[in-house]
Amino acid sequence: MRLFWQKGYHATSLKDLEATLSMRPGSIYAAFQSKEALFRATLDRYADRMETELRALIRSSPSPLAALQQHLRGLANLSAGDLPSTACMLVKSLLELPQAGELRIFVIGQLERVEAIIVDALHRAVAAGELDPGSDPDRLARRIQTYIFGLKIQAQRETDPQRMQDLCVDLAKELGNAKKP
Amino acid sequence: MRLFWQKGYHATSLKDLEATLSMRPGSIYAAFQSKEALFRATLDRYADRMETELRALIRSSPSPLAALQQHLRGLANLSAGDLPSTACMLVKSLLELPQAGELRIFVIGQLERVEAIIVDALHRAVAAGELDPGSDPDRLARRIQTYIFGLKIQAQRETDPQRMQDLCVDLAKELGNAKKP
DNA sequence: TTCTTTCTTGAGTGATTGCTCAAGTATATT
DNA sequence: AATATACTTGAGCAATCACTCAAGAAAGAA
Repeated sequence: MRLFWQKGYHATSLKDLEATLSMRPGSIYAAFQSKEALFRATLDRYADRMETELRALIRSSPSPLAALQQHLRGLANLSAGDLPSTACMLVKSLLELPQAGELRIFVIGQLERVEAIIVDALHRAVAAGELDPGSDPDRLARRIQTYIFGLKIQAQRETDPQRMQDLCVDLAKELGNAKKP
Repeated sequence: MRLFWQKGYHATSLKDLEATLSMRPGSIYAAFQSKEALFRATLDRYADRMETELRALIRSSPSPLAALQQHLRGLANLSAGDLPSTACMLVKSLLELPQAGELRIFVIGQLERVEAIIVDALHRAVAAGELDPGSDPDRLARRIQTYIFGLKIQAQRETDPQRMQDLCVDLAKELGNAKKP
């Protein structure tokens, strides 16, 4: 997963996979059926973990909206060192995969599942009286995910931690504007 | 350029280039020196056009901030049909290219040039009294570029035009909050 | 132990990758 | 018309691609 995440699907060769998995081609094809199937499995794993983390974060806070703000601010600490890539593997794949492909539909589905978690959190924010009952959770969720996409891409090129921090704080504040007055 | 923009660097083979350029390998390598050099040339062309368009848009409006808002709203009309990709070719390349690579530095440079145009527009907005003199054009420009990055990625998966429109409107409004009261 | 089943091995498959170059064709110069 | 210069051609290069499979090793069952 980390290998595909870092290098992308096309740039990852079976030689790379052999070395990383410490498996010979035969075993790889016995365990998974193809490079594409293996890639699909890693996408699944990645999305699962992302969902788990996001759900945990939201559950950890009494205020769903505050949790989402915290998540945005947390993106400031994406350093190039520890993770395979600061970019979201799903977004990377979305951009890399052919428009017509079936794998792409798979990725879009994963992104929708993540979005659904945000929508869910916002519904609870409405229930908790954090958000105006007239607000549109779906619409706001798309905006939040747009922020996340953008931030993770900025993290790919921004070297100055302070600037990244400022950016995340700015976007988190914007989200705060949605709060009930 | 359109071919690389659509398929990405790795997924574009010389066979593809031969067919699209109507040139045989020898001519391609006589005109450009390598696949990578050709790709670099297309990145340059892409960035140049992007800069030209952006500058024209900003110059066309008496209000730089309104022009940027208009640009954001205009991203709602990115349809998958006419363009090779709704995503920014620079962002696509940034995500695809290896972290250490020299090509990646090239792409980052292009993104900074585009950012500089936005910064310039914001400086003029300050001069025109649209923005508070105390505001930070660099910081705001990064936020705007983050919006653009995010929106163009959303355009890759969002099929509903109304939702895309709403999203763009929302982000344009956020930018409007920066206006001097 | 002996037999069966499961997993691993790595040389080797044909196809495709980016790329070269001697030979050929067009264009320009004299 | 004859020569020189510029551009194009496409067969073919070594390297790599994703992938296969007969043979062997390991593990489990009897």
